[in-house]
Amino acid sequence: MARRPTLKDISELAGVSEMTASRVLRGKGEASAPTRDRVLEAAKQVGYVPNRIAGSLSSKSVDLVGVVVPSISSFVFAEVLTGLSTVLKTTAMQPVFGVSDYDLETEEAVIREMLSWQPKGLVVAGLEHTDAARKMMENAGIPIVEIMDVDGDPVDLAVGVSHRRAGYETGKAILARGYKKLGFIGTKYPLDHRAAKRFQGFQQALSEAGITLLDQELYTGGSTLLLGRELTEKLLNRSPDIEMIYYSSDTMSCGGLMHCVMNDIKVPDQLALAGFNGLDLRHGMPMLTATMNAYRFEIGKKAAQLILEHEQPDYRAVRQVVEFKPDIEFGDTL
Amino acid sequence: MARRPTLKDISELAGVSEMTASRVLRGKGEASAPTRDRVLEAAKQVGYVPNRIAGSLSSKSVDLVGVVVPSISSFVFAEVLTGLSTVLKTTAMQPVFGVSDYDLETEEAVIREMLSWQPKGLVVAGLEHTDAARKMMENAGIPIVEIMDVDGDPVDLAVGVSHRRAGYETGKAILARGYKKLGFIGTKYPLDHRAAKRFQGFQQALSEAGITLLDQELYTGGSTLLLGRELTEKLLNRSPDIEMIYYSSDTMSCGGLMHCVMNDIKVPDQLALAGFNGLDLRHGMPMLTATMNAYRFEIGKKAAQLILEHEQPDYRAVRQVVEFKPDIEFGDTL
DNA sequence: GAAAAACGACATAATGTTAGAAATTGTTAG
DNA sequence: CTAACAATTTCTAACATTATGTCGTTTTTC
Repeated sequence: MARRPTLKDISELAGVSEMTASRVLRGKGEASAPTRDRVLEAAKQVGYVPNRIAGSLSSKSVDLVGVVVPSISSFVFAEVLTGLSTVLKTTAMQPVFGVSDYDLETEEAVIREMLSWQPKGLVVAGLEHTDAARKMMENAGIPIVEIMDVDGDPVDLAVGVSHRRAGYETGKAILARGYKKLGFIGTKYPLDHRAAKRFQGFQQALSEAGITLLDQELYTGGSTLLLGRELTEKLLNRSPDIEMIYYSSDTMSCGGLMHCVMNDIKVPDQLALAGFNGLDLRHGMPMLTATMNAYRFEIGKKAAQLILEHEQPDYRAVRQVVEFKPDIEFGDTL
Repeated sequence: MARRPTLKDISELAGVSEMTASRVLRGKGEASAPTRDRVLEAAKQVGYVPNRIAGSLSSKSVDLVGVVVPSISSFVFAEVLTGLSTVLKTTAMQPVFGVSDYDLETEEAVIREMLSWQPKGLVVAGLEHTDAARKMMENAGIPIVEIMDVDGDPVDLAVGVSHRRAGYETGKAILARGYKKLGFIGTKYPLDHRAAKRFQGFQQALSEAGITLLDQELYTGGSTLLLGRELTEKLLNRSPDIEMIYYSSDTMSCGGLMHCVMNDIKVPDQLALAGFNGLDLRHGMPMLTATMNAYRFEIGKKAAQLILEHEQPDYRAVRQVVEFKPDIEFGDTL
């Protein structure tokens, strides 16, 4: 048996029409008990696996939700995907993941690929896209949910936090605690727009208080504990006066904490630390680092719910924004 | 324009047949320059996105590779997926991910769903599946790659490490260093077969040396730093004699290290630690914990390569096993 | 200058399934 | 025994695309 069995094989084996076999196997419509049994028996016997491609073409509907994220090896997006899966697995929908590698051209290609499967909805990280990608999404006729960020102009639906506000409020909280000699460690990814927005907000809080950043370290690529340790050391060597460091990620601030633990730097007395994301990792550390929850899991869930709510044949963009407003969690390091 | 534009719309707009439009857009076959331009112009004008469903049905080929893993929120699988993506993105293939949540029934459903899209290949974590899932994969007529594990009987291709051997060799190395009072901290996931195999191998090494495990702590659910800290404390309180703890995951052993750092337990003199996976996280810690690399990234890459190599119309299982043989990395904690 | 080859575009058929309409069968009441 | 009705099954026509073969034209070759 080289060829995969089709409905036709089953219908011949069971002595019914293809249509009847199709209906029995999908559990749609009525079928007499003996017919049903014969069809199911035949399907089992030949090991039938339905051809969803043909089915989708015929019924003009696909139970897929496309999801495009910059990376899967980062906790941040892994948790968003988990949130999405949690909701979708209670329905017939299936998520299909694509990875853009923080590159807008790649993202455009992935979005095109996704849309070519005619999904019921599309979830995309961020608000920044190529013009072509944006146009495709506008014309897709399905709910588009841009996640993680709300600082910008969404194509349709958006769920996320304001990173500008997050940076701003963290800055205010830090200043309110009296810290004046501040350092920053963050990505210079030209395309990690969210980290950039946090930094902008942070800077704004500082400039409103008439304070300028003492020093900063920028890096490209992923955040790791080791990098956090190393850059903290570098920054402190160069600017020993720094009282407080704001990191664009918890992974980095935990790395900074490691540096302090290893070098007997008293936290927060000698050096205070704050990060972003609300990563679980923090809870294993000797001290709980200050952070702001990015609501990753909730964003994933909400995005899935929005798609389910809005899913309908002739969909038109509704332009609704769901904003989560994170509070700063001081932990033990501020 | 409610309806999505189709080839027909383009062909009418450009004044050619659908077939010509199709060939121009796919870049297959010859077309005169003016014809090509008109078609491309028309496609751009209406914002044409090809319907991959119809295309796949017609051409009987889909450029998808199905990937089924137990979890995406774990670094272990995230890195495998990254390896897969790295290779696939150099081709026209696209990975489609499914998550089984460490449940074989769920896995069966996900595999059926995957196969119903007629992918070019399927990558599945582990060698343990329901009978039905196994049968489906045997009959799929596409390369099936079971990854991570090689201790068992693969359906077709397999890429991974021997977890039994990993546990065994770690055990031998620990004993060779003279440790006798040993503890174990690992999952009791009934379905984390790989962790169970490591433990079996570890136990075998011990029993060959006539040594019995002094004490152990088992847990369910994911591994976290905090849990590693807590269970280490619990184990040490109950059995203060323990000289060395073997953890089923690096995340947990790093948590154990955190406990030691916080309680001034000298590592490795008072307590030695070893884990598994070769996680990057280890490098940020105050000491480098002992581990064994699980070749996650390499496994992902190799799995993708195997699929690409074996992809052909009338595929029959070749039953080939690729085993990576990890060496123990002693780090500073053994 | 004629035959052969290459080119460009098209028409037809096929892919496996499902929606919707039509047909068949069975059942019940009169 | 038949009409009416419901239950079950079948038939027909999509669905949007691509493979294949064909048919005029043009270009090349001898």
